[in-house]
Amino acid sequence: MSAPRTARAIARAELTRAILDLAGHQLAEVGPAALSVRRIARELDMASSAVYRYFPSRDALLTALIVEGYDDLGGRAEAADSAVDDRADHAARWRAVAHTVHDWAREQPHRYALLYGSPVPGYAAPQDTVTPATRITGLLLAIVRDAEQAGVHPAGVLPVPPVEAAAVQPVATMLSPAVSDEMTVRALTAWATLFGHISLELFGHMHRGVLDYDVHFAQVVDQVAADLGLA
Amino acid sequence: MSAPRTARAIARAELTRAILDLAGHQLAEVGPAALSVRRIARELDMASSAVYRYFPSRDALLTALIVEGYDDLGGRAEAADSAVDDRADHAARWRAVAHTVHDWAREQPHRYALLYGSPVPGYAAPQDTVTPATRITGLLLAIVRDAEQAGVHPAGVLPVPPVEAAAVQPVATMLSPAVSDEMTVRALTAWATLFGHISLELFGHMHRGVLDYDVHFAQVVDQVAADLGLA
DNA sequence: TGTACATCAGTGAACGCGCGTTCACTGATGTAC
DNA sequence: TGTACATCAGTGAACGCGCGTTCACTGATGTAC
Repeated sequence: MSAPRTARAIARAELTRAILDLAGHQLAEVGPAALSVRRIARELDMASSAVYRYFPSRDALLTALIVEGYDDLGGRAEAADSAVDDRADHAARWRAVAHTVHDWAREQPHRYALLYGSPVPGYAAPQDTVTPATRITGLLLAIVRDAEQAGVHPAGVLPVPPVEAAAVQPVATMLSPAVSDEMTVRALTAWATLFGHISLELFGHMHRGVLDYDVHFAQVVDQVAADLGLA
Repeated sequence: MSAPRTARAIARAELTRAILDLAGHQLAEVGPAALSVRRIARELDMASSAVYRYFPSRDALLTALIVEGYDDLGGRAEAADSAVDDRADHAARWRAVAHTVHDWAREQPHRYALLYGSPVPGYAAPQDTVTPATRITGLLLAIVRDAEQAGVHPAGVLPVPPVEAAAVQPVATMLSPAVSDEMTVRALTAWATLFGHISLELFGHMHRGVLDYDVHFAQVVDQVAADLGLA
């Protein structure tokens, strides 16, 4: 995205942003299924047909929101990881990333739900959303890979039979050098625990069951760090 | 639910069922946000207003679907647990329940999404859904409690500070005798891992990352059993 | 067992509303010479 | 620098569609005596 030069290009960039922002607000209010092109146009004081100069369809608008969401989350998580000075303190890096995801999800629960909640019915995510989606998972895997390179072994890990090693092979070999099968399984489990916990919390399943979400989340993140063998 | 006596009561029970079944099918096709009273009526060849003799509103219909979902899942999981002859084989019981939840979710992904996916915007779950929802969690906790009563200790568990013990107190004391704080944290983590894994799988986040969902799920379930100290 | 009355299921019209997308068109901005 | 032409943003009407809920009403079923 180079700096726009002409007045037209500037106006276009601004309106595109305004549309995306309004769409984001609508997401919070009515959910992705009820995202309305006409309502966005109304709030911008323009004809509904004008929005089609910026996004060819409602689905394209949704796609843009999803891509932006993954990128925002991924970027923030990467920044949190980078902010850990001692790169060898893998537990601290895991904690930083996990808490960043948690914070982000609580700040924009609708956005989180768009990415990690139920798929929007009738909407098929195009290829464009795949790469941004792998950003956060790649980061988690990188921390675990760094730890393993530093000699860390996961704790209490079960032996991984060949059939399972084959099943998780794409993840294990996503980075190079590759991650061991045992660590890959532990990492995938950690991934499920992290997002599972956040989803259960955000979607209301801990209501009246857990009294202090932050305290409990921190405990779970620490426990998972221990299981990964970090720190 | 006692057996209906009059013709009217029989007809009412049957139509109520038919409405719920059609609503279930619609859920699969268009999602909960687009669940349409009018369409259900159309498919039953009746006036849309007639549906209101059975459910006072669209939200009430959604509530009934949710309650039914939790009960169906809970009942199936309980049956799977009961089918394990050796009641002291807690690992087998955990595995049975976990795989039952997984199977159920894959058979009716829309139903699973209704319960564990994003909340339906504009819909506030009434009190009626709370008790059925605790059925599956209570069952998981019961297995862990039985294990602990039999002398099992969770593996590699971190010490639980008082502030965390207080945070999870409702869960720890849900059953009597109560579950230890350490085991409670492990159980909550297992819960997050189980549902997190299923959600990530069902909602498409493992696409191209994990090649054999069943093999990998089994591995994760076994790993969590080991972490819980079972087997 | 028969009758009178109350209950309930289902109708059809209506209220008021919103949606995504297309299309021919106007007028402003940008570009090539 | 000025002009001719091409590009693009935005309009407003239209197509065809669907929704939840209410209400006065008819006719069938159930109940009390």
